[in-house]
Amino acid sequence: MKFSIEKKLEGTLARAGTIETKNGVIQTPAFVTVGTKATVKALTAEQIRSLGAQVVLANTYHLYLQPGADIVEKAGGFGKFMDWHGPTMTDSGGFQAFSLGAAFGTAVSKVASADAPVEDVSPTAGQLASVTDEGVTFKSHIDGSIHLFTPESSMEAQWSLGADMIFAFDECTSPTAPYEYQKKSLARTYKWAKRCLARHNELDIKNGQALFGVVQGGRHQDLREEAARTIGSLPFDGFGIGGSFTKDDIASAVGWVNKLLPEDKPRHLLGIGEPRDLFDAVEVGCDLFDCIAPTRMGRHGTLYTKDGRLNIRNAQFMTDFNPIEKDCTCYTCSHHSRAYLTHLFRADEMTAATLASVHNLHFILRLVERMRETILDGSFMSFKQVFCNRYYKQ
RNA sequence: GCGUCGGUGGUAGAGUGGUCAAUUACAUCAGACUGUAAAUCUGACGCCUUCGGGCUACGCAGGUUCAAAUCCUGCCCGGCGCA
Repeated sequence: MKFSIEKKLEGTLARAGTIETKNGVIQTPAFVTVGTKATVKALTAEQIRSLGAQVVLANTYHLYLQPGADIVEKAGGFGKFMDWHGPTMTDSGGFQAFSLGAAFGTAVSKVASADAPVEDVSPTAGQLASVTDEGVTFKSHIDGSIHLFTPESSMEAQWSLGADMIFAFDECTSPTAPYEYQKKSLARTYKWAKRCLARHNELDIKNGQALFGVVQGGRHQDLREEAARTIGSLPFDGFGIGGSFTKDDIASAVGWVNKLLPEDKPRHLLGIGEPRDLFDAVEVGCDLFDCIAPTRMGRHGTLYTKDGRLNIRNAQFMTDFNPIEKDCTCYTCSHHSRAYLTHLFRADEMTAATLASVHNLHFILRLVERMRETILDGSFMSFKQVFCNRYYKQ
C-alpha cells in the first residue's frame, strides 16, 4: 500500500490524496462501503461497482463465525469470494467487543449525545462479549458457541480474509464508560497494538497487507492525545480512529488526534458517516470513513436528500410520483418514483431495500467525492457551508 | 319455519360478572438508527383533557345486579343442520 497526498487545504487539516493497493487506487477522502459479511446488504457486487464505490470493508468477527475464515481463504479472500475486485479492508472484530459487550441490550450507540450520563461498565447479564487483557471472549450470536479473540488471532483471521488493509484488534469503549475505564482500556489497546504488529509481521513477511493501528480514548482530550502519540509512534501503515464520541464534538476529538498522527499515513475514521460528521472529519484531516448508515437507513426507509432525510414510508409520499431527488443521477432516481418506493416498503418487497440502498450509497459516495473535488479546487469550506445550511435547515 | 352456534375497536381474533377502553397480531400514524446481533427497534393508535381524570363504547332495545362485553328477555343480522 502506498499513500500520497496530492493537495492540502490551507487553514485546515484536510487533504486529498491517493492510496494505491494491489487491487486498485483509492482517491481520498473516500467513503468505504460496508459489506460486513462479504456482501453489501441488498446489493450485488455489480451494483456496488456501478455506484462507484472504491473500497469495501468486511468484518472479521462475522466472517470468522460464518462461514469461517478458512473457507474465505480458500475462496481467495473475501473480495474474490463476493466478486469485488477493488480495494478491500477488514475490521478487526474490536467493535464487537463493544456492540456485543457493553452496548449489548442497551440503547447506547457509538455516538452519544453531549449529556449522556457516565455509567458503570460492569458486565451485565446476557452480554455476548467480555474483555480481559488477553483478548475478548465472545459468545456467538449465531449458535451460542464461545470464542476467544486475541490480537494474534484477529491478525490470523484477517490474514485469511485477505483484505488489502486491515485493522489492529482494539477495544471500542462505550461513550458512557467513565474516564478511569477509558484510560485502562487505552493501555490495553496499546499493548494489543504491539501484539498485532508482532503477529502481523510474522504472517505477512512481504507486507502485502497494510495494518492500521487504532486510536481510542473516548471523549477525553488527554487520552486521545496520548493514544495518538503512542499508537502513532508504532510502525503502522495507517491509523484508524475508533471509539466513542459526543455528537457535538467529533470534529474536535478527531482534530486532537490528527494533529499528532504522522501526516504521511492515511487516517480512517471508523464507523462515522452522517453528512455533517463526514464534512467535519475531512476538515480535520481524515482520509477514509466507513459507515453502515447509508445501507441500514436505506433498508429502514430513511433516504438522504440535499434537503435532509426523509422517511419514504410516510403517507405523504404515497401519491408523490417524483423521484426521491429530481437531480439525482442514481439508478433509483432515474427509474422510480417516491410513490413506487413507498409502495415497495409498505408491501415489504425486498427491492425496496435495494433501491433505497442504491440511492443512499450514491448520495454519500458522491458527497465525499465532492469533498475531494472541493479540496482540490479550494472551495471545500464554502461547499460544506452551503451543503449543511440546506441539509440541516429546519 | 324449527333447531343450533355466533355477532367485540380499521381487520382477524382473545376475553365470558368486578383487576376491561378491552390480551395479541395485522393494518394505520409517527420516530430512532453512525467500525451491521439490525429487511430491525420504539412510541401512538374510541372521544375529550388543566394529564389528576372525565365521557361514550363489545349488533339493537329492555332487564337482573352494588357492578354487565360477560347473566336474562325480545328484536335484528349471519353460519350450519333439518324441513
